[in-house]
Amino acid sequence: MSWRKEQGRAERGYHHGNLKEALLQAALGLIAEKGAAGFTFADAARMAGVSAAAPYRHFRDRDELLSSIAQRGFEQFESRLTAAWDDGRPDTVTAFERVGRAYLAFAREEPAFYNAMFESGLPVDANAALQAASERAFNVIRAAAERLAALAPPDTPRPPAMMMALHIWSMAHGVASLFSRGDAARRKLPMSPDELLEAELLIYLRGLGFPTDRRPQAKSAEPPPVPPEASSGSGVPPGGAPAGPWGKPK
Amino acid sequence: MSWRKEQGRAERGYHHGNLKEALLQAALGLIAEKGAAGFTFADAARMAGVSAAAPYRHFRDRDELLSSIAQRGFEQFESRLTAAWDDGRPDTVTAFERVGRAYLAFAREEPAFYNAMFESGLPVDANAALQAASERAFNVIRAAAERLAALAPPDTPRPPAMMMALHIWSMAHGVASLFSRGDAARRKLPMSPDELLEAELLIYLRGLGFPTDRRPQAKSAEPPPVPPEASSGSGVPPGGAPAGPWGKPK
DNA sequence: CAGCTCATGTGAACGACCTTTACATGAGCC
DNA sequence: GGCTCATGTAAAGGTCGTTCACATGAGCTG
Repeated sequence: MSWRKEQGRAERGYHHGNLKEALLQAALGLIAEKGAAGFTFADAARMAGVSAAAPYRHFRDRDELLSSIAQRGFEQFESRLTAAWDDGRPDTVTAFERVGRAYLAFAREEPAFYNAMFESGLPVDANAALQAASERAFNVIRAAAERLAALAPPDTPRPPAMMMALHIWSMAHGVASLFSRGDAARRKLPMSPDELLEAELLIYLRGLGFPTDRRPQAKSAEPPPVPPEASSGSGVPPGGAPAGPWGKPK
Repeated sequence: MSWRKEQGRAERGYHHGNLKEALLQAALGLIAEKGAAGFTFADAARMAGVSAAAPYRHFRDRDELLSSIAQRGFEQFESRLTAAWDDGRPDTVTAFERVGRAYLAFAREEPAFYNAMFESGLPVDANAALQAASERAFNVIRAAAERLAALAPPDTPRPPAMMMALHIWSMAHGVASLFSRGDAARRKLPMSPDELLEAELLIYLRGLGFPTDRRPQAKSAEPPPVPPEASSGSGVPPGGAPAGPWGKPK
């Protein structure tokens, strides 16, 4: 944190110097504790050591602060998804699952952001910048789905990538929202949310005809046209009866 | 609505006669309009024509009203899912998809209930009765999954029914929450939420080895052990390359 | 029917919050 | 030094949630 001046403790003149950022941080902490609903503008001001009216110099109202946080959240979300995707290395399916886990990890590790982004009830189109950030994040999933779709068994009608992306998103959000966060995490499960999502994804991908036995290839750069992954043929998991993505303890 | 006495309009003595129910109805309407977050205890009282303190005679606090609504919601939810499942008629897969659509329909047609149940942020275990109602509703999905699991291709390891149920739940909730309700419905999609979920479910089921071409049987009562559905063999969609559950315009 | 009792509703009050308005301060610039 | 404007403050109005003392009247008891 680089404050403009030394900002040790109580010594701080009439002007704060970094209120906007301080408010965002304070709000983030509060939301993480008590949820977007419980977070209060006045509390954030108090935590930043200013009067209750001060925040209005930086945000039109409470909602604007919230949507700023949501926007920032989508940006971080995008970058984490992008990192997880790693341009499809080492192979598309593996990378795809990594994206799924990254989704859950984000929901778990950044509850405040996730809350602001998806559970605060603020309209998706509240803010153009917010909507754009949200779309950029989704586009990571979408681009990954695009690559995956291109690998679909060739003698099969290609699944629309957009649809796949929406499916993946809904699975990840469903698991995160129902089982992986805050109060919802208290639902007792026979398996962890990560395992649950991983199995769900694998079954789904198998339903599309993708081989999901992992590591079908070693290190090839996977050229766009008809990469090795898709070469297993009939759109059917190899080996007749597939071994389920469940059961066999990892 | 059956009031105890004629309750035409302004004529109403010191005692309301049906406040508890009136408050629940008012809250339901308010939540449908403005979300659980926006709903206010005072508003409900006003709408029922009583003072702001009156509700406290019937609900410990605002949260208790909310959880009453959520509980009632789970009960209606359960009954709608049960009706949709219709004990697996005419065939398990068809009935299963009908449950999925019923899930979405409930989310769409009863936004207030759905909001209170899943998006109000009230802890799942706030109330024992609430938790029980929630579990009863989930058990409908679970029981259906149980039946479905029993139909899994015999030469395949059976998927755990519990896991399937959780998967289905997460898909349905994910789609409902992201695309099918309130503000979220404003996200533009290439297809309707219902179609999206239906395709997702079909792909998932196919991933488990279920034949998803529909109407594999006509009217048989489908005896528990190894019903006709499961007889198609190898856990692979018949016909080599499967026709996708997308595309072909319905 | 008189009278009692207790569930149910009222009004006033408290503290917290959101938000606006008029005013104060001081940082940066001429 | 003096101006100006962004940034902060204090005060005030409106709404909420919640509590408390008090009012009302429905239904029982005799």
